[in-house]
Amino acid sequence: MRNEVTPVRHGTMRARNLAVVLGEISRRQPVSRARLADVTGFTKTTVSSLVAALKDAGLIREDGPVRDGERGRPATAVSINGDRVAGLGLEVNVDYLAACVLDLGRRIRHRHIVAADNRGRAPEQVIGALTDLAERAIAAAADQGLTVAGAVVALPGTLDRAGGRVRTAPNLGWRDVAAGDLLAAGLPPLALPADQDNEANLAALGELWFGDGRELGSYVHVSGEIGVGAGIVVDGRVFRGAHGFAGELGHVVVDPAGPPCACGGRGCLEQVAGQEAILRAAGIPDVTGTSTAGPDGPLAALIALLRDGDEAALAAVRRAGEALGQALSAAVNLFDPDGIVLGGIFSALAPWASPAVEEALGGGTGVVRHTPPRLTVSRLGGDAAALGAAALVIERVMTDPARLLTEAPVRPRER
Amino acid sequence: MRNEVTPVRHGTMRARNLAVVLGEISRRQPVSRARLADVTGFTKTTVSSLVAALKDAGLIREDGPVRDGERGRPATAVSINGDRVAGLGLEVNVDYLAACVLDLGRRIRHRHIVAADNRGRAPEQVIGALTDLAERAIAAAADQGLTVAGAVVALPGTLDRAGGRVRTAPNLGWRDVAAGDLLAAGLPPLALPADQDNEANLAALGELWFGDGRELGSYVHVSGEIGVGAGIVVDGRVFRGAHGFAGELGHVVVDPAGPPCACGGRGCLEQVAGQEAILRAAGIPDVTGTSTAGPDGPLAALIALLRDGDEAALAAVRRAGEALGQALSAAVNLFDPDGIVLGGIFSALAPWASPAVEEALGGGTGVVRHTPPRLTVSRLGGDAAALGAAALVIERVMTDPARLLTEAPVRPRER
DNA sequence: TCATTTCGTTCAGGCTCTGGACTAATTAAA
DNA sequence: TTTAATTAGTCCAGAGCCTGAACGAAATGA
Repeated sequence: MRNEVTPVRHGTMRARNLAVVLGEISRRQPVSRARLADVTGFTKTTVSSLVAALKDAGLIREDGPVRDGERGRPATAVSINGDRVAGLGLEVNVDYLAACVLDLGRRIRHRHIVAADNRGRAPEQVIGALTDLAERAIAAAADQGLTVAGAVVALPGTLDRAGGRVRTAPNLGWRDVAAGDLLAAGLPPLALPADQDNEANLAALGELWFGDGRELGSYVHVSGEIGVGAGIVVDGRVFRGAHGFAGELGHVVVDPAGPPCACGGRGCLEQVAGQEAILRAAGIPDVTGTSTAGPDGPLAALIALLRDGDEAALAAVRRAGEALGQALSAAVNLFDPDGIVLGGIFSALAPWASPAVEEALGGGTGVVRHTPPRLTVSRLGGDAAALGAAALVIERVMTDPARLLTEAPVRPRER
Repeated sequence: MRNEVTPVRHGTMRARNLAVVLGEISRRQPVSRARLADVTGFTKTTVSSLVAALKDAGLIREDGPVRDGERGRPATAVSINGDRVAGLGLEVNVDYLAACVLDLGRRIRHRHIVAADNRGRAPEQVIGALTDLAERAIAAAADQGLTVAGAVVALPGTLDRAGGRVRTAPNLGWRDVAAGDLLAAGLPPLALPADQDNEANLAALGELWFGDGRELGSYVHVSGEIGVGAGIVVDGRVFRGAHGFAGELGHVVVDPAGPPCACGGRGCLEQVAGQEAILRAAGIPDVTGTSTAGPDGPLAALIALLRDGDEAALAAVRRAGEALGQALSAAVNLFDPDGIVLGGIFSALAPWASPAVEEALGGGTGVVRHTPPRLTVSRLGGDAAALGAAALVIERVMTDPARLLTEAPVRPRER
């Protein structure tokens, strides 16, 4: 039982309260100090002091005085300053690299995707190319007067986040790679340490910030690419499970009598709804090695077939949708989300797949819910995970702004 | 996005730090103040002050001086005082009521189960009987010098925990019942407000405190009774999902072509592995209304058949195990737990069901894990949820001991 | 013009943690 | 036996941060 209850000192108190005020400013901007005092329960004195510290750090900006038609002295509103601090999101995927810069006001300031076949390339090489992308992004941010406070990399594999290592990324052919360190070595030092996270989790976070997730709060984001993964967001937070490997939707069993899977099971979802399985069932030749996402890739070919009404392709996608719906119904019963968001290849296949998904979901959604969860299709591009990665940086700044104003917070204890 | 970041004042700081010290005492008892200072990072001064407050509240006790053979002045150790504060756990189930008293040292001081057919009885009547049980438990606690700090009720249904109401408890025939209020009205005022929680969640918590959960940390606890539910514990905490309805294992689809279910789906786990489905498949006559748990109940009859090697019974239970294993493999892939604990009726059926469960689990456990999660069988009795309910009270005292020493903490703010 | 209202700052005060000094109690060495 | 060293716990001044009342500032309305 690891009941993480950490000591609180004055510094911790201050840090949390800075986050409280910054959060309320973000939620209600433009907002006066008086209103902040009202909303947080702090005294006006305290709010003024906290606001001053945030302003000194460049995180917020003081707008001119505003009158609401009320009487009394007009307030001077403060709001988030989007022109100083930014977060860098990076993504390594099988057939592309992506970078994006997000400012504190949640505006995307830079976005860059480069096609690259990363299958089997040496990790050092891939991270080297990513570092170039990152440097260009930092330069682009600097041109706009922005300082990049931190970076997060999205990786398609299972990670040891605490140790900062990629354990396995089967589709890249990686095994035990210290991706974070490699990246950090190539970048200028940032205020926050470089971090890494699973591509599925970050794509879900991207959806939370820039897609349908904003209205949902709790949802399961399906990020099917080569494998089928899911990012689970509960009440606005990414749910990672005990070891950070939650959401392995691809290996949920949808047919116990189905074909064996590399994972040791039988009839895993990935065997039916994974990209390769769909392509195979649709009769599209195996083209491992070519970029799947491009206009000449097999995915485009599949969509062309679907548009033409090709029977085999339609059946393959319908079958994938059924299986996906079945696996998702398990996720719905176990997590009780407000919605499901189809991302990855499924956003492109949605017109043909989602009726089957919807049908499977509409049925077995438990006695508890009156309505099945809302099924929506992601409108984010392929770099959803890069967006989410940048969002994670900004989220960190928002939840612990103190790290940007102190030099070295004391973090004692050794067990 | 509800990023619950609450203001911290001096009082909050103190309260959290009391919890920090109390937690470390619980983990390392008996332990000296000096060691506590070391472990928490507080100064000796602060530790002494916090320890004094906890001692005043009667939560900890000062043992005599201890020498470890080291040199220097011997320390005076402190440890949890199990003789002052206790938690009351209550449980309403279909065919019994239960109460139990747990002291702060996690010792069970009182345990009482009463058979009662609660199906269709008026909620007021049931809660009235439960109140009697609670009063007797409080008296038993008082006889041992214990003060009951709070009570939690386990209920078999879906709850609105914030509003303190039972939304539906299908097996009891309840709908929109303010069980907590009814109970609180009949009890003497307690330091902590009476609370309620789902039976599956609390049974899982009971397993965490008194069963195999102690070593696991993260696990899925199956609590099959009439329905099939699951309590999910992630890193020592009960995972409730966004609305508190997580873990509806019974309506995970295990056979899309299976029989329709009351929930609107088809082939839900409950249709195969629910108690009634198993009994029916085993050829045991429907005996709704009689107590299932008793020695004359249908469950005992089923077990007798299994012992005799009855083919139909064995097949029914094997089939239930397969289906349960399939549903659990979905849970394993989605939550990545360290283990699975079979509780409820499945703990009694485990000798016959668990091979099939194990087989289904051994296969589809994802690429991530090297080994399938450990499958264990609960050794707790039928009142696991009552134990968990009492544990929840103690957990609350441990995580916020300040509530037992202040009269009315100021909790401002109105949005 | 003046009372009223609301905003934000100032300043004294209180709560809680910090850190060094000090006393207490024991072991190891002289 | 005495003395030095070591460790435990308390005392007290001090610092960080929030509180609360008082106050000046800037508007509206009579």
